[in-house]
Order: sequence, then structure tokens, then C-alpha cells
Amino acid sequence: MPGTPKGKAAETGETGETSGAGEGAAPRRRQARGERRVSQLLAAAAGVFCRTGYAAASTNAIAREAGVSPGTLYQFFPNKEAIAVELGGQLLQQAHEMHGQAFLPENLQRPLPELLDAVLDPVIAFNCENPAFWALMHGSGIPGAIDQEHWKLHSSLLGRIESVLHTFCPESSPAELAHTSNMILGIFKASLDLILVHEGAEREAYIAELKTVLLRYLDPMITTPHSG
Amino acid sequence: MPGTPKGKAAETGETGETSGAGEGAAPRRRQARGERRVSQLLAAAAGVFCRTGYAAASTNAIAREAGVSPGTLYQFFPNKEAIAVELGGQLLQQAHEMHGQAFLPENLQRPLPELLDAVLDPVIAFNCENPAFWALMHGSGIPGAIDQEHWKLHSSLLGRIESVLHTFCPESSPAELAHTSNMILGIFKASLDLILVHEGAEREAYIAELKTVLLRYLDPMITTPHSG
Amino acid sequence: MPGTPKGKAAETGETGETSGAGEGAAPRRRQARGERRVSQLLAAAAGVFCRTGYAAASTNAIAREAGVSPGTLYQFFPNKEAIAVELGGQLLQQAHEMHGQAFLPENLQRPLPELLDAVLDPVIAFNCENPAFWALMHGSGIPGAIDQEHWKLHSSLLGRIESVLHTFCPESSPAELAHTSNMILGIFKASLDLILVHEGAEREAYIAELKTVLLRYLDPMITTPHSG
Amino acid sequence: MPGTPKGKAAETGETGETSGAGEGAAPRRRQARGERRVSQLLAAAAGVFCRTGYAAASTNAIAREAGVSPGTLYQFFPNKEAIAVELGGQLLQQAHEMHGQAFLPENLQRPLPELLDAVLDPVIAFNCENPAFWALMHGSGIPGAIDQEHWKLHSSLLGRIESVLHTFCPESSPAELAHTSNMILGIFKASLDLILVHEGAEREAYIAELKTVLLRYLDPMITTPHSG
DNA sequence: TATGAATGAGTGTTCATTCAT
DNA sequence: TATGAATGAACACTCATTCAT
Repeated sequence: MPGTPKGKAAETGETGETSGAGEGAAPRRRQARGERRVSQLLAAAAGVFCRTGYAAASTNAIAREAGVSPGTLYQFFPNKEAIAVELGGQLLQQAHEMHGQAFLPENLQRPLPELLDAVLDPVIAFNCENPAFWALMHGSGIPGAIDQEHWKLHSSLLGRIESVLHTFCPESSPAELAHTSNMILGIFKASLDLILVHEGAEREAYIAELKTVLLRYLDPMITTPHSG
Repeated sequence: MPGTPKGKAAETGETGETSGAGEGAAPRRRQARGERRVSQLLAAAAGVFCRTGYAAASTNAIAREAGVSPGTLYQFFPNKEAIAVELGGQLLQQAHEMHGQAFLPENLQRPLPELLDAVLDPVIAFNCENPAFWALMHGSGIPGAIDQEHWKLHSSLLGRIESVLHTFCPESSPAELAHTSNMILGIFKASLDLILVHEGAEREAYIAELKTVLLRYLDPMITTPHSG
Repeated sequence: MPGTPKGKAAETGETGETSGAGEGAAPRRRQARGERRVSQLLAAAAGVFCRTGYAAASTNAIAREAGVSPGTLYQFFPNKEAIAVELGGQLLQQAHEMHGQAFLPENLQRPLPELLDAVLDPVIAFNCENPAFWALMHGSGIPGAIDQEHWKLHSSLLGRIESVLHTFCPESSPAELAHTSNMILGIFKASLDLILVHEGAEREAYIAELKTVLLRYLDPMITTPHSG
Repeated sequence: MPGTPKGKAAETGETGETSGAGEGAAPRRRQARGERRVSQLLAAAAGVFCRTGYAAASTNAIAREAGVSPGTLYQFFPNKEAIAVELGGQLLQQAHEMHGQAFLPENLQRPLPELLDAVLDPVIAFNCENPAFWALMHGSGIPGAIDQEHWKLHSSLLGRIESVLHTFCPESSPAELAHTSNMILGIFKASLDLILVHEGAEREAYIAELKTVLLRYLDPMITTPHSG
């Protein structure tokens, strides 16, 4: 459970729970405050990362944005990277769940246009609601752990795309599949940039455009009845 | 007061040369040497920016790479940003020339496949030869002036794409043209990333793929005889 | 104003107990628990001081080692220095008791070799069993109060040595006595370092060597029948 | 050449030495200033290390003591440890030279009392003139490089003592030699502490006392004609 | 004109100490 | 009483920028 204070503080045992009635509200309170702080800090970090990128974000700035002192930040996170890792990790988990739903087997049987809707809509929606996710996953030259997360997400997405693609174009060579998947992911990312900086009808227009691009790119490649 | 940043204070520009009549050889020498220094520094900066990105590049590192002292660097550039602006500007000018050739009127009359070749090949070649250009134009969280350069390049490209597109699809609304142009540019950038990180046959494959995507995306939109 | 150091503000000492008459059991309990806590904390501090030295020992580490929160630690000790002072004081008292036994008048009548055995053996044993004592008493750059403890121990030992020496060499000048006593104490400390870092036979060898050194050093000085 | 500024700045070659007459004074001046700063900083560090020990010495305090900004310190030393290493190294070299002279073969032939004078006097003198040496070589738990230096000095001294001892007591077992050498070194260190905190006649008295201790300790062990 | 020493505010991080609960 | 979150000054170290030479 990352984001939890680091101290050992094993229940000392001898403090003796004087109240006979079962509860746990008092300790809950404590943890509750800590968890609120963690959330505050992560939210502040999300904001700062979004505005300045990971490298230029200073821990003091994050603490200031969260309205706490630098020391407080370090009571919950051992270092700057851990903040990004935790933030990225939380979002990543949600993203994985999203992707799990998006790439549901039943979706993959459908004709291409429906499949694109089924896959892209939740992913886009998630990114619109969590712009920090995108900011973090952009990073290049970012230290170890967070880059690994970035890489894991990238590979995971690429793998899913490749496998779907394989069911559509069973005759394609692995190299072709790799090229196409990379292009799809690249196109998606580029479009997501456009989608995120627009709102309302404009955003919808770019979403439609993305689907058009992918549909036209992929339709001629399909060699199975999916497209029917 | 040493160590105090002194704001932007950009050179007033244009390098002046108020004296039309030829002067002695000595000043020429000076200027020649100065220009050599500037080139040295810009080349060094290009290298450092490519390797580490703008934010992480230190002026001392650039000076060291150029083989001069930090003081010397500041004799030619008022601050770090100015180096990026100048470098970006020079590359931008070359890019504009490239684009001028790429978007030659005679090219724009040709059928789409040929047009894509004619336009994309030189632009891609330029970027492969000047990776610093791409590194600089990627900028996130980069200060004002250089972002303006980025924006200028972006708008310029967008304008050109839009105008070509207009000759292909005269009935499209301005909004539609804008969406499509933005998508084209986005797709181009995403593909360029893939192209730049690969070499040889792989690179060629991604170039081909880019053309395929754009061809399939644009072909159905064309309402003039170009596509024939 | 949290986070502000509040100076030395040592407990006024003596723990007071103004009420001579016995009170209820509850306060007793409290005190008993408190004393247990103090012992816990001192034991933890002894461990941490031994492992890392006084300066590098953090109060949080001591609290953690004792299994309590930092706040609890500060309920019993006003500051870090007070912990060292208390620990040093307790050990010092035990040391004094040891020394009292070691420097028993009956021992001082014996011939030098026996006297050295009688005096050194318990002192060495005590230090082997309480390595924290030595770690604390080594102090360099350690703050005032604890250095005072160090000094008190040092003077006390020096005084005892000097007085014994006086019975052996009644004709020596006070200055000579002081020099010799200081040398003896220095030799003892240096040897103790060697004794503490070795074990088993090696340790015994260094103990023997210490006695040899002192014996040879002192024997020629003795002007009374002790040495016979 | 430690302590020299870190920059690469290879002679640029094209700056062209316009003065025909051979010199090099101008660049000398530059280096001279730097070297003066290095000396200043090392002197300041020596003072701070002496007063507070290595661990508690802060780089900012050293810079302040030297009258420069923290940045300046870091222009000449890459980190705190390097300062100690450089300071220790310089003193160590001088110490080694001293020891070389002190342990001259011709000295080792002499009778023990003269040998003790010949060996101890220069070593003591050196330490009196360079108290920082002793402060640095005391450290325990000090980071890698400097502890290694400490260890190297310790071993070197121990080795020299052991070899001299071997010529005096050829029948002693290696274990006995090791014990005796360690005791000698320990006694020397303990006495040096006393010597350094005293001055004038007192200091001389402790020097004499040290020689007495060693003479009486070693004389009975000698099995060769040296002692005659 | 070139050098490189100098600056000082800034960074990430730690830790003795305090305070609300 | 015990907790652990909170504080803020300090530390080691960096870097854009300036200035004496």
C-alpha cells in the first residue's frame, strides 16, 4: 500500500484499548488524516506535473500547492520519484481496468466501426478525466521506475492492439503487425493531444476524426468477415 | 550584483551592419571569428539539447561542448533561452525553405500519392538530418519565446497543409479543413517519432506506413480530379 | 510555533515526589509504566548510539527502535541531548559503583600486579558489557551537557588513579602525579579500544598486554613496599 | 592533481597567443587565484573539521569560514568528501615523508632510547603543526575514501612498527608482534591526545612520559644488542 | 575578446521538535 | 498518555548568470 506513512509503529500492544465497546474510530481518524494528505499531495502533484512536466516540478512547489511544508510531503513519500510513481500507478491501475473492459472479447468480434467505438470511447473518456495520466506517460528521460511504468503501459497497449489486429489480419507477418500497431498507437496519441486541448463539439469532432483515420487505415487490411 | 538573473533582454536583432561602405580587415576578422563562435555554440547546443532536452541542458555543458568558457557563451547569447531561440530560428529558416520546395505549386497538381511523396520525403529527410529541430519543436514546459517559435512553425505548417487541402476539397467547410489539417499534422508528428527512432529498412517501413495512412485518410475526401 | 528548537531547558531534576504519604495505586501504575518507557527508550538509545554514534543518531530512529512514536519520546526527554545525558548518567552511576569496588582500600594495599588485576578486571568487564558507555564517553564534538558527564567520569577516574598513585609514590610532586595519572588513563582507554574490538583469546591477550604496559611503567616509580 | 578546477577547457588553440615573447604569466595568474582559493578552502576545512569533526562539518560552514559562497567551494571540490580526501591526502603525503625520515635504517640500528627520540620527535612535531591531520585520522564511520586513507595510514604505521620490532625481537611470534605493535600505536595515539591539548613545558612532560612508557614496555622484550 | 572564478537563489531531502487529536 | 502528522531551518549540491582579469 504505497502512500502510507513509513514508520514501523507496530501496535505497541500495551496501550490496552480501554473502551470495551468494539470500535477503531480513533486510529481510523489518524489514518484518515494521513490519507487525506496523501490525496491532497497527489492532486497537487498532478497539477504541477501537468503544468510543468515531471522534471521541472519541484517537491517544494508540490508541497506549497498542497498547502503543507516540505517535511510533510516527505512523511508520505520517500522522494520525488515516488510521488510520480504513486500517481502514475494509481492512474495506471484504473487505466488497466478501463483497457480490460475496452478490449472485452465480445467487443473484438464486432465489425470494425463498432469495435473502434467500443475500444476508443472509454479510453478517451478516461484520459479526459485524468489529464495528469497523459502528462506523466509522456515523459522521456524520466528516472527509472516511472519510465518503467510508462514503458509497461506502452507495451501493454501495443500488445493488446497487436493481438486484436492479429484476429483481423491473420495473414500479416509479425513485422507488419508491429508496424501497424505502432502506427495505430502513435495516431491515437497524437489525436489524444488534440482531443485533450479541445472541448465540447470540437473535441467530439476530433474523436470522430480519429475514428475515421483508423477506420480507413485498417479497413483495407482486414481479411476476415469482421468488417461486414 | 553577480548571480542576479536579468530578465529576457533579448538582443535587438538583425545584427545591424549599419556601415554600408567596406571597413578595414580587422573588424571583419572579429565578426568572422564571432560568427564561427556562434556556430560552434549552436552546434554544441544542438547536441546537448538532443541528448538531454532543453530543460536539462545546462549552459555550462553547452559551453564545455563548444570548448569555450561560460563567460564566452554569454558574450554571444544573453541567456539560455536565446540559444534555443536562435538555434530553433536557424533550423526553422532551413525548414521553411524545405517546405517552400516541398509545397511547390507544380507538386500540388499531381495525384495524391505523388504529392505525398513530393511533400513528405524532403520534410522527413530534413528532420532525419537535424534531429535537434525535432527535439526543440517538441517542447513542453519550455519558456515563452521558444514556444512562440514552435507555435510559428506549427501554424506555418498548418497553414500550408490547409491551403493544399483546400485545393483538393474545395467544398469542405473551414472547420472541417482545420480538423483534417490538425489530424494530418498530428499523424505526421507521431510517425516522425517512429521514423526517427528506427533506421534502415524499419525506418523506410514506417515512412511507407505514414504515406499509407494519409493516403487512405485523404483519398475519400478528395472531390477534385487530383486523385485520378 | 512548531518546529522551533527551544534551547536546553533541562528538566529541573530530582523527579520531586513531594508527597511523602502513599497515594492511590493509579499514580503508581502511571509511574511504573513511565519508568518502563524510559528504560525502553534508554535501551533503544544505547543501541542506536552504539551503532551510529551520538551525532548520527536520530531521535526518530531511537523512538522507532523503542517501538514508540517520536511524540512519546519527547514526553520523557526534553531533547536529544537529555537522552544521552540520562543514559550516560545511569551508566556512570553503575561505573562509579564498579569503581568503588575496584578501588577498595584492601586492594590498594596489595602488590602492584594484584592491584592491577583487582582494579582493571571489573572495569574492563563493565565496559565489555556496556559498550554504549564507551561510545558515549568517547564523545568528540558532542554538546555541552553530555561532555560534562564525560568530563565528570574522566575527573573521577583521574582522581582515583591519582590518589592510589599517591600511596605508591608519596614523594612525587603533584605535577608528576598528574602526568602519570593522565598517561595511565590514556593507556587504559587506548587499550580498551583494542580490547573491545577483539574477542576471546585475542581480547585476553590485549588485557594481558595492558597490564604488562602499566606494570612496567609504574614499577620503577614505586617507592613504597607495595611492589614487594 | 586534485583540487584543480574541474572544467575541460582544453586550450582552444585558436586564441593565438599574440605576444611573441614566451611567457604564460596571464594563465598563471588565473590558476594562481584558483590555487589560492583551494588553499583558503582547505585551511577553512581544516579549522572546521578540527572544531566539529568531519561528519558535523557543513560545506556551507566551510565556505563561510573561507569567506566565499557555497558555489565557489563546489567549483574546486566535487563534494564534501573530496575536501576531506584532499586535505587528508596532502597531510598524509607529508606524514609519509616524515615517517620515511623517521624510520630511516640508520635510526633503527641505534639503542632504543635514541631510536625512540629519532622516531617520535618528528612525528610528534608534525602532528603539533597539523592538528587537522589528527582530527581527520580519528574519524570512524566516515565515508569510503577518507576512511580508506585513515586505514592506509594506520596500516602503514603498524607495518613500520612491526618491522622495527621484528629486528629487535626476532624470536617473537607474529601474533606477539601484532599485539605489541597495536599497543604501541595505541599508546602513541593516546599520548598524542595529551600532547596536543597541552603546551610548553606540560607538552614536553607528556612527550617525555610517552617515551618512558614505551621504553619500559619494550626494553624487557629486546633480545638483540640494540638496547646496549 | 576570452577566461574561469564567483555568486546566490534554488533543489531534493533530513531531522529535532511541536501539536492536534 | 500516546500518536503521528506537521513544521521549518538546515544540509549537500547545482546552475544560470556576472565580473575581474
